[in-house]
Amino acid sequence: MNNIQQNFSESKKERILQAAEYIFGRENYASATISQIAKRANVAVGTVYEYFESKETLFFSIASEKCEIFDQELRLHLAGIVNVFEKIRKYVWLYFYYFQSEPMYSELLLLNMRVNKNFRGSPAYVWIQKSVGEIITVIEEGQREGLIITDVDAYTMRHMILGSLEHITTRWLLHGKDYDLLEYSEKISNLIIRALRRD
Amino acid sequence: MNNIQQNFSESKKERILQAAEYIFGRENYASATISQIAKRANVAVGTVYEYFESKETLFFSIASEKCEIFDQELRLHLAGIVNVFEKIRKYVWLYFYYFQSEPMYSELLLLNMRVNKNFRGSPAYVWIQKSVGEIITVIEEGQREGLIITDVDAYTMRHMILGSLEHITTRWLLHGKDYDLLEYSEKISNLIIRALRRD
Amino acid sequence: MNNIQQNFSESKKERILQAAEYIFGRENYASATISQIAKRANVAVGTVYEYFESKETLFFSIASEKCEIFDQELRLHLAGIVNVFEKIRKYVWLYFYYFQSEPMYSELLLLNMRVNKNFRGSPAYVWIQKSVGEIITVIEEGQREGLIITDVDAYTMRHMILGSLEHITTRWLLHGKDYDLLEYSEKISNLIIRALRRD
Amino acid sequence: MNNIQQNFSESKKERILQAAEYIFGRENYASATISQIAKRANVAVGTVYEYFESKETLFFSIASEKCEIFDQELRLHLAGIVNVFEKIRKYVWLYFYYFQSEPMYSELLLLNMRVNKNFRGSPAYVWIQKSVGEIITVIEEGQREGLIITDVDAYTMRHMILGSLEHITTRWLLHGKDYDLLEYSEKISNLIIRALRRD
DNA sequence: GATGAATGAGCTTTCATTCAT
DNA sequence: AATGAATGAAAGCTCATTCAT
Repeated sequence: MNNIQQNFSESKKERILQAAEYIFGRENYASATISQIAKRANVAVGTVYEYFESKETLFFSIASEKCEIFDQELRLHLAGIVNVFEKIRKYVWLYFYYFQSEPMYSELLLLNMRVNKNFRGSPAYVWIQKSVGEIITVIEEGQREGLIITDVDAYTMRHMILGSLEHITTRWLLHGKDYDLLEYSEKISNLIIRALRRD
Repeated sequence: MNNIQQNFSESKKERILQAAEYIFGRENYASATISQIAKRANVAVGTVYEYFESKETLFFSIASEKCEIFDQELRLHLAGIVNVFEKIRKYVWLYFYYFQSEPMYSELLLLNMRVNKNFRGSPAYVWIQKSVGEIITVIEEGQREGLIITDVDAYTMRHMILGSLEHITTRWLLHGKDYDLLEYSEKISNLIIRALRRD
Repeated sequence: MNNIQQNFSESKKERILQAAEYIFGRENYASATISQIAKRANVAVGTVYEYFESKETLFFSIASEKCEIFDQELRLHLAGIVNVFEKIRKYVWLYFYYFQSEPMYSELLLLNMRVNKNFRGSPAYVWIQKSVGEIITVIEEGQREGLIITDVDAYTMRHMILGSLEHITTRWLLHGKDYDLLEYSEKISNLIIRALRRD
Repeated sequence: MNNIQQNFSESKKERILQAAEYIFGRENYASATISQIAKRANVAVGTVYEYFESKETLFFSIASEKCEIFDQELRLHLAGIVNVFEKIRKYVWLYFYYFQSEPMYSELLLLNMRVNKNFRGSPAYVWIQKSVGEIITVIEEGQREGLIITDVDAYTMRHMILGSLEHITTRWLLHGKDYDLLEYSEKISNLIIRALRRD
């Protein structure tokens, strides 16, 4: 019975998180309201505060889950690929694929969360750092193998890669998500690889 | 006497703009208040509304001026350079240089304005499009000269360039602006050029 | 327990309505403030908005209740009276009696509400139309019975009747309500009946 | 030259009054603004305050002029008529005619001014009392001649007459002035005369 | 007399958060 | 644990009025 209650509670927490993802994505941090979220989650306003300390805590909690999933999927998708450039292609593809399949979350993360000065220091940030860190690993591997140039450091390379992906995805969001994000996957991978590959 | 008054008024408008740049940069669109801005500009709340229709108008007005200046400087800096890659290097350098010298404005533009859904359609956006359009011109010139590859379109290239610059600058902002942004200029230019150059 | 809460809430709503009646009557729509009303009702400003959508909604809500009561009382008072002219006398008497016993509401309705261009279309207006419509019924009845002249239409007659009552009541309000409104009841009824009666 | 200046000033005052009549009639006391009036009068905001102490003073000044005109016209129109009932018919007709030909002023007087608690005590009120007093004179004359009943006092009769006229005109205003007010002139006169005439 | 930029008190409305039940 | 009525601080914006020119 304790278990059942636990599950009950967890599903309520889950419902709140999902409602929050939807509402924060549709509106933005400032214009979204707790009562909108509570209504969508079919709980009372006060209940939201049983599970989350404040509006901001709730806001940052959303990303945590999604980032963890992304990180896990990333590992699975990269697993078994040997060639660094194939790994990079895969990374790019998964980034676009994931954001396109979670448009509300994309909106939330790229337009609202990243910009919030308190975001760093939130638990979600740790997960993001993990998946982002993965690229460094891949790049340094490529450098050790002699496939990737070494006169530019891996961190600058990562900035270029992430910057490109973010920019394209943000643009897609602001243009109303009315085209296929994956169209960019191959083209931008080609450019990135050209930039990194040792001649 | 008319002139003096004119100047007086202009300086008041100017003071409001500068106060707004500071406050909007420090806070964000939602949490900044008109009365904070008015206080900093040493004017009454109502005076802000003498010069700007609304909070949003004021918000977007700031960028307009800065973007115009950037666009003008860009033209001057590119003038006389013949080689496309040198032009790209210059663009990158100016981008970092300008944002580093206008940290409040950077904060405002990259963290707050770009993300605002009404930004597109504001007068500032037109200027941004102009300076951003300049890159396309440069790239296509390089493609016509046979120096830049043609199997990826100029627009995707632009996304990569701007994305890289934005990402690095945003990171710099979020890290408290405690290092020299220009350090990235050469490294990121090298990467970009490697990506675009025809072998 | 649910019931008690319900009652509690209703009494709070009631308190707000009464406070609003008082304040709107004393001031006028524009100069009355929500915070005055809240203070008088012993609730927080926000609480007013829990029960009423807006200042205007609250404003019009007051009349609705009162008009419904008047309409109901009117029916009761007219019931059982056979002679049309007695009915008209009763109508006149009730009008003065009701407004005199609800001076704040009179002030509100005759000086503020009637004049508001959005009043037509508010729920209160429907009730007013109902009680006002009652006169037409009475007059037409009298015409059918051959007691009331037919060379002037019932609507013009109604205008005369209501106009007289409104004018006298309005004057009473503006003169500080310092005399007995009912003194006019018989005199004005006599005049009205003289005007309508077939010789 | 003093004269010219005087005329200049007077015409400016006149322009402000006319603009005020228009604006106060279109909006209402609360929503009309001094700057709207100033703009329409082609003067600066401050100039309005050169001629009128405050918004309210200006508001009440409008009626004064119009009421004086009405009073003068009333005298002219009644002059030469011998029969009291013809005088009453003339009064009714002029009332409707005047208000229909000055719709802005009607709006102002009946919907806004009459309702303002400070109106009594304004100079306009004195003029209104004068023209309104004229009816009393007519009625008492009729009573002395034995044409009008004496068992109801002249003041109550006046209330009936003015109430009818006001009610019909107010209704006309609130219905968008989309029918001919003068249609009521004969019908309502007939009713009034039936009410007053000694058999 | 004439101007109109500047003022700032004051308004309605919103909403995160609390807490008695 | 769950509720949702109540709170009240705080925001954007307006506009009658003033006053230096």
